[in-house]
Amino acid sequence: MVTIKDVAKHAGVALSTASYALSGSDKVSPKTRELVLQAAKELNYQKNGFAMDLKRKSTKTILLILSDLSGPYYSELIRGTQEVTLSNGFDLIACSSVGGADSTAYKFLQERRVDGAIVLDPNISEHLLRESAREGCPIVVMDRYVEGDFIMNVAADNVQGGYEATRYLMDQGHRDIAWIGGPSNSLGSQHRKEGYLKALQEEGIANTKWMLVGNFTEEGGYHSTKVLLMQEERPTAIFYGNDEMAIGGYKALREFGLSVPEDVSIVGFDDIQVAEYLSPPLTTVRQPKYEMGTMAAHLVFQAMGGEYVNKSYKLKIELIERLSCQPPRLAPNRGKGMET
Amino acid sequence: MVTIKDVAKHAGVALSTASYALSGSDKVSPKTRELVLQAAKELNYQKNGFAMDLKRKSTKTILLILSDLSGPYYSELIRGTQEVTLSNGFDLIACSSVGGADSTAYKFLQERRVDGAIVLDPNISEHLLRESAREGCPIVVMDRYVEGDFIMNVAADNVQGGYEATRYLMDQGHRDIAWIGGPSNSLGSQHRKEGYLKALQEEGIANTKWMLVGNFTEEGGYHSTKVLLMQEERPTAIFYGNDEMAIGGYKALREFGLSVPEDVSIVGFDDIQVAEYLSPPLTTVRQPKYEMGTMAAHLVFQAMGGEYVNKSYKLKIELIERLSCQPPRLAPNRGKGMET
DNA sequence: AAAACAAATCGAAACGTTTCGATAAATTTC
DNA sequence: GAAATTTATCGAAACGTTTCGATTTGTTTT
Repeated sequence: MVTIKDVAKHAGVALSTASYALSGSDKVSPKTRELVLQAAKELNYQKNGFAMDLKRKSTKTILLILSDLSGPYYSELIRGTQEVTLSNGFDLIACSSVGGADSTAYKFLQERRVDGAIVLDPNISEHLLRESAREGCPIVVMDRYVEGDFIMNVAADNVQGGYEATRYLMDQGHRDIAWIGGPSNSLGSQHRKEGYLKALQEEGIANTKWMLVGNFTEEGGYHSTKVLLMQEERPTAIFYGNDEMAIGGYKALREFGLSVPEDVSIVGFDDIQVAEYLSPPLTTVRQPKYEMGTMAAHLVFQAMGGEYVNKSYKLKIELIERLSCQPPRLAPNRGKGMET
Repeated sequence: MVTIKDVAKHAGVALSTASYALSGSDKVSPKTRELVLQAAKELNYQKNGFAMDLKRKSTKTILLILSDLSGPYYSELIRGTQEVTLSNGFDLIACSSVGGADSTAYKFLQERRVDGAIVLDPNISEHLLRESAREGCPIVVMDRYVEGDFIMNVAADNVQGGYEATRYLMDQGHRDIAWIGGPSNSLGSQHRKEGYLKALQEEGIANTKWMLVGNFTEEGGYHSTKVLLMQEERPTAIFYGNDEMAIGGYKALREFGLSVPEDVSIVGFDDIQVAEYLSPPLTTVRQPKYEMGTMAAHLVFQAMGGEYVNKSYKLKIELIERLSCQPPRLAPNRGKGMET
């Protein structure tokens, strides 16, 4: 392993001089700089980044923690954080919490391998977050709420999103609107439901019979929808906690011989990529992912710089109107049990 | 910043003893171990990972380089590498080459911050790869071919894929098959085209008039398809270099009043997530992404262990039959110019 | 109770950098 | 051409760990 020491020796200068030369300091004369650079090239010298970080007491990298590195969900959000990070001269690396306490996320947070983190992952414990966040490593947590020093929160305004989606359906005349939510540990899902209930209450509707939970997967949406459809009375519209579940819903409805939007209107949440390719294209609610990403990154840098920053941010959400909704039929929908 | 030194002092033991205690060595008595752990907790001690790596001369992490962290393309592949990496007790971090020579990818490779790398990115120069690959850091390059010590290659057998897709169309009776390929710097696209031509040649078809290039985007596919359709004579089938372009093709065909598969059969490449949700669902060619991922990771570990490994691997590809193809009409397709 | 041995603890070197303060060399000033 | 000043180079300490070999402490054996 060739180190700076070898380079120095090979160039016939002191180790410190080699260091200056390699880092482009002007303390060194042009000709020795050349000498050192030449030596480095000949020996194929590669600096050891850790040693540098150790001495410098800074890593210039920030960590993005995702619950699943391979998820398609994050695309725009990542792009946002990446752009900001890069333009601040920092590096961005991503990892996941797969593996629990042995996961890469834990290791990198606990071992102070980064100067900041953006967490988009419900699996990282609050304890770890509070333990790891410090002056030299502010943390932004997305889509959940965690209090602590050097911890900030960024989320979409899920309550508003839930409210607007429901309102949209009600404006079309729907009154029997079902909710199929995500897992109860998802704060986002809870908030969406809250918005949903708020909208219903405004019209004096107290709906309890059409509220189910899925698990944010297509499979879960499929099953919950089936359960829903087997009930005596059917809703005229279904609002899903996310798009994946809505996809499952499409499938279940098809199996029941019901068509979207003629028989049942559907609204999803997230606006994932496939949403616009479904038939019919899915009306859904879009979170401002890109903006969330840039905002998170900016917050990290501000906190690093010691600037005062608000602890918690909520970003506005937008309804994407496609073709999965229409006004309900006049007659109420009556269930007839399973048809398959 | 509290270091192990502080912990040792607080516990009233030597620094080295503290180190042993913290790393769970049995050289230390149970009661002092307890003492040290207690002190560490009280001071909220967090070990400095770099210092450790520096001393240990190993990082136990491998790097996954993607051309774009936010791309949906990699999902399965990432899952594969992640599983293998984790089960070997290593960590996986991902980064992108956005930013060129200042990118995170460059920094991490050049500064020896990892013990191995998997590269899925055409933008990383061969030079950098050869420079960075070494005994302590083997590199697996995917979907391209790079020679060098400690560099291995894993790719899907694109020639075979191109061949089978074309063969499939020909077996249905198609003879006028167009090719809309990706950018010419993509080795994969070249290979697919090679397979396509091979299949055609077997039947003695020398097709030159229906070969176009897109840029692997929906937009590119859309435009190339338009160009294709404006020609005098039209093919009965189109084979796209990837699925995104096929999506653009669907759109262009619709605008020309042509329907899939009645008027034109279509085959894509990649089997991205949306493919099955298109209407009609897209017949396409699936690369064994997951297997490619696990294989890449395994190779890295084998090379680390000093085991001899073949330099280059090709994995078989699979045709996914959906509904975008059918036998051609008897009469040849005649173009009538633009209709919009 | 002294000798022999094992167990627990310690001190110090090392990993590969950066950077400060000191020295040596080159340049300017009088 | 000696003194003062600038410029270039150097040596050494520091960053926070791990780990080797040495020392101390405690336990067993004779």
